[in-house]
Amino acid sequence: MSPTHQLGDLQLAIMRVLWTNREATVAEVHQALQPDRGLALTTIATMLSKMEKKGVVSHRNEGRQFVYAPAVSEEAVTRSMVSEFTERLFRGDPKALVSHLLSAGEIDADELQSIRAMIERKAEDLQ
Amino acid sequence: MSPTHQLGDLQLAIMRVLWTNREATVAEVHQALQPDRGLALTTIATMLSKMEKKGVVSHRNEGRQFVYAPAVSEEAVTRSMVSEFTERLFRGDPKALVSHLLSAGEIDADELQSIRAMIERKAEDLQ
DNA sequence: AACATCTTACTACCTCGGTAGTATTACCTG
DNA sequence: CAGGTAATACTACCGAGGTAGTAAGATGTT
Repeated sequence: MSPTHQLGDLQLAIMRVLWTNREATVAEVHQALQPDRGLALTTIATMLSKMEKKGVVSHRNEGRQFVYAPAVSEEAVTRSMVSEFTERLFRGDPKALVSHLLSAGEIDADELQSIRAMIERKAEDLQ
Repeated sequence: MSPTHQLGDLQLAIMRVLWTNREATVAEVHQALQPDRGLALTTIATMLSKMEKKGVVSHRNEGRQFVYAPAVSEEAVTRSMVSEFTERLFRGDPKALVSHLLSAGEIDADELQSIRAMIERKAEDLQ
């Protein structure tokens, strides 16, 4: 059903600007990303155009400018990318992913407590 | 420190053969992957050669054949890829990843119980 | 009207993963 | 030794992400 949305690093950064602002011109996206990445304006424009061809953003015209908006939700992209990743690395078993996180020193004691609380809450929800 | 090992899909499949067999010739890797992917022998050979240039496998000569062996452990690759992915999608916060898994319907009740048990065990270990 | 400026369109290039054909070398068999 | 076979080496090509220069069009300013 839902097509798979695998986005690259720059594409994700652009989407985050659009998700935050609901919509933005090329110049606005460019400015938002300027501090982190010193990219040319045309780079952003090219990328947005490629992304539109892929169907992850759309644009409307406002005078001479394009105003871009997300065509897919952050939830959908995250879900799609996590599930693709879990498939790739853990044969689709999310338990294996969590297990890795626990045993790979990625998580400290505080984080563990916080995750534990999330789990307990979720377990009650399912009850 | 530890270089980042981002592997593609075919590269992972090849590594899994090497991790399982400890070492393998091109023909052996080819045969192991034949059922799933109908790839040419030269494709495997080319990929192995590219992977050697990247430093993730090494080879020794046995007569006219190359016997390839992993140069990085599965643990190292998994850790590297998970941490890169967590960085990309969750600003490096593994809690956010777990939280997504819990709320995205990726995990059913049984899996939740199993994860819960893992967490409890880990919490005791840290105690 | 002439010119500067802003915007998008087009084109180009690099890297990496993936895929494979063809060339070459070495080895084995008759 | 001739010829086939098995192995790697070399070359090529595709698509996608990323990066950006230059062309072309519209708009606004003097």
